[in-house]
Amino acid sequence: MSKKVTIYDLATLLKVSPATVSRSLNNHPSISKKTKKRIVAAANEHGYHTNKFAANLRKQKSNTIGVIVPRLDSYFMSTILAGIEQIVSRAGYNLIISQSLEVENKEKKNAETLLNSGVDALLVSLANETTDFSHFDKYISRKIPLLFFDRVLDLPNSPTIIIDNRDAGYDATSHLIQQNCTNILHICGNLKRKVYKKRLEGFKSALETNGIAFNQQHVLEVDFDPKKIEVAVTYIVNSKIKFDGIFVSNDNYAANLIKELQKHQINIPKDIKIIGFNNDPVGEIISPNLSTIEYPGFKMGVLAGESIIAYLEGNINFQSTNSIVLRHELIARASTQNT
Amino acid sequence: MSKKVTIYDLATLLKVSPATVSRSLNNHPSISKKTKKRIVAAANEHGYHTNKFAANLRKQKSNTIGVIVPRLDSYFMSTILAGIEQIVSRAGYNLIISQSLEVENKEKKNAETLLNSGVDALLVSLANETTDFSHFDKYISRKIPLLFFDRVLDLPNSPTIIIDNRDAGYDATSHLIQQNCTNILHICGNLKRKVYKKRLEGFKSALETNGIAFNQQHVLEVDFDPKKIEVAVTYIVNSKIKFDGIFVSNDNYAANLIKELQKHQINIPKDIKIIGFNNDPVGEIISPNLSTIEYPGFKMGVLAGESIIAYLEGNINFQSTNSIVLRHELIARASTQNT
DNA sequence: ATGAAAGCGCTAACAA
DNA sequence: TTGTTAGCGCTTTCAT
Repeated sequence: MSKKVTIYDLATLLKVSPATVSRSLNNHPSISKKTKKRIVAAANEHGYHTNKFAANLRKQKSNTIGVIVPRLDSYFMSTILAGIEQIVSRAGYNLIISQSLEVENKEKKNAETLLNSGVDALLVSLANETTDFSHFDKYISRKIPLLFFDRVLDLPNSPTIIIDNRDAGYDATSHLIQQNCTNILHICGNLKRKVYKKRLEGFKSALETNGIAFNQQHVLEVDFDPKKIEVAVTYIVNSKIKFDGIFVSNDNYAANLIKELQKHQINIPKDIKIIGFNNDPVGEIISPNLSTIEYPGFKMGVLAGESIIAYLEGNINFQSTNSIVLRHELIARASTQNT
Repeated sequence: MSKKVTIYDLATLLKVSPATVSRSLNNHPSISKKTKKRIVAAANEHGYHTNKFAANLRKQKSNTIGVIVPRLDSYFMSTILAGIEQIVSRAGYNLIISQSLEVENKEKKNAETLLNSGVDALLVSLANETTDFSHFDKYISRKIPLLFFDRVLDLPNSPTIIIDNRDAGYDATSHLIQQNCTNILHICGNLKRKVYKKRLEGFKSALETNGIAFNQQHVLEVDFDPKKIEVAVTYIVNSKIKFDGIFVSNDNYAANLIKELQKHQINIPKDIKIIGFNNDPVGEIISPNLSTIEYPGFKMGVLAGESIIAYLEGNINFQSTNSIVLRHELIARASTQNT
């Protein structure tokens, strides 16, 4: 890249020193308005662009923030990313985005690549698979700030942005119970991840509060791939328990489940009431409309962006703000309505 | 960043020259296996990481590819991005992703930022708003390859990856006509973009082929924001024409439209048949299932990634491959079924 | 308010 | 096969 025009060219041209050019371009206080104006004008005129490599090499920082997410192609994730992107780009940072595809090794490789790319900070939502976290060690030892969102890891000095998943799981389950469900199934994601584990805890706790017995048959762990919806359908249809309520930890999967159950002549919500999670737009498309827990993805992204920028600009430190918990909200729609 | 450990440290340590270290680390052929192994081992042991700024500054290339998309949070876009990311990361490139939010100025700013970041190539899907394209001039003059996908711009030496939108529009419309629709409305996106313009052409052409008169009342231009679905509903309900078929250039909008029309006691497909565009998963969630045109987003992303990598690695040149047209496909579902 | 000069860490031409 | 050396373009300390 870079078809020339350096500060030296400008310097020669205007008969000043490269230092003056550099200072002018960076709005250094100790430069006269006049020369500054002259130089900036010339820079524009000649299509000067600062060479970030040189600047970064010199300054030892990149103005770039790395992001690792499990996958790009989910509504929830892309909403978060949209939030992050909006904030950091406004602050003059670039985003390097990579996806782990839920695979631990890919996550490790991405972390390494981003480290080499000299990111100033790393934002992560963990892959389901990941059980070893040593790929973050180098970030810590080099004091590159880490921030986790949604699928988080508790690390000293690495803030997390989450919702209270236990509470949300409790709310979702309680709602089903209030709607007179007594045989409730919880379909959850990979329990290696705290999001799902916490929601399961909330699920159990709500059952307990209401004096409903729990056993392993009330939980089904899946990977939320809609293509494998049959796993859930088979489980439900063949179970000895006649489920009358299902709490699915993912709206999209829940919507697909409703579709499939309907094909099996099961009426939603009459036979089985279903509540999802995330408030994906699909919930308002499906018939019946899906009850869910609102999970503010965009806001989470904005917050993640704001936190990391604030840190990088030295406005906050991460010792104090260690965890931001966003408010969730139950949204009751037709899929859990009493008939 | 970068808590030290440079090739000089390694060089001193192993009593070789920095050049030897560099060559070893880059797998240069003219280095003995033995020293190479020694050096690589030491590098690992001491947690060496190449400083990309220095390398890039020296090599004048960044191993980074920039992407500008209208928005991150649509199923179609995130699918494309997932495809691009998969390919380029496999080839050792980073992706810098930014969104224009459909705003021309934001697109210009992004293009500039990415240029400054020294991207080796730029992949773009245009904002609806954009009418002036001068922000790409510098890329052209600096010979940084540009590639457009989906919402494309015809520029010499900048390949485009698209589907045959005219043909697809023709197919969608013909399908409605075959299903006995005669008063057909086309809801299209911003006609500044060729995607929508071509589909409209296809629409008109299909009408003409079938001897159906066309006038401006048969077209409604919207921005496909589901929150503004009322615009379309009002238009349809109040129109003097009693529409019996609608071709919507966006599945998500179509799904929302179906929902709203149903609230107005309009039966889909009995009263009005509807076909969408893109084959978004929402089409299989909505009742009735939405007929659509399959638009292979992931494949488009993969192809975009492959093309740009092939170019950067010198395996192809862009004079010859100027446009890749992907195959689209009509998917007939319940929303256009005869009753 | 401005200039001179050193050097960030790496690669590659040239030499040995 | 390995070493020497000269920058890549920028920022910044120290001088002026």
